[in-house]
Amino acid sequence: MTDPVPHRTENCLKISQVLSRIGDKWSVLIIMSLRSRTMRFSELKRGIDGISQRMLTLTLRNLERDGLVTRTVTPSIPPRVDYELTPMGHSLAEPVEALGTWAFQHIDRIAGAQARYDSEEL
Amino acid sequence: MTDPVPHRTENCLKISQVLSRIGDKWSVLIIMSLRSRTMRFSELKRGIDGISQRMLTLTLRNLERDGLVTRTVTPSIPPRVDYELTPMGHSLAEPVEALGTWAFQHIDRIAGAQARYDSEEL
DNA sequence: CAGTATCCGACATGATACTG
DNA sequence: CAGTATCATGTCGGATACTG
Repeated sequence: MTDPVPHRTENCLKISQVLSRIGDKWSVLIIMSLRSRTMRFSELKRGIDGISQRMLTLTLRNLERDGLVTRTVTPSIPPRVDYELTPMGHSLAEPVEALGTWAFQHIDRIAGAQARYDSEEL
Repeated sequence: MTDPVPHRTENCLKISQVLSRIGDKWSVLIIMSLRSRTMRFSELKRGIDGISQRMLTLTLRNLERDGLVTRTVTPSIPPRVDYELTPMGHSLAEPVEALGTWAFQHIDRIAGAQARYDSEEL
């Protein structure tokens, strides 16, 4: 793998800021949902299990602020708002997906390790 | 990129659990620190800027519980405890690094987007 | 439909002090 | 050295009600 970025503290700090954003509970789910196509607010809400209206709004605003998502308002009645990944958002989706694939492949092993750990400690 | 894992809600939930762990403020820094070599508790503490003793302990415990890190105690005076990435920990480090590389490459663009967003809204 | 506003409790985290 | 214990605080996020 290419490793052009040494893990100096300075770099890691910046990186962890970005990871904090995408690492929060909902950002990744939203990004993954928008990967295939533009979606409306209500579609996202229905598609992402358990997200509250408040958190969907806040997370979308943050993603928009970061330039990862565009928000397009169509003034009609009822109003319509579409969210779409920017090119940068799409490029982020790739390494996120890689991480997701890893997570999926190792979930069982992790669960096993946790069970073992929990059983031998108390 | 291979995409063997469809982003079904079920999978995404599992994935987001893992992302929550590695997405927290310190786990990634620890994993990256341990990538090159085994380190003692105090070495990690010195190497990771701003981490408190408490959070280092807690995060290491979680990583150990997940099977990502091993903890080796050498009963001596003073005591010595070494932390090391497991093979699974090393395999996680790869996609994390990819994400880190992405973050590093896009940090400026993100900062710019934020500045623009903040200036036009108030 | 797509939000905003408010309240409130749970948890995460830092600071500090103490220990084998 | 490598923790543990306790306390204080601040943020996150859910529930609920209201609005253009």
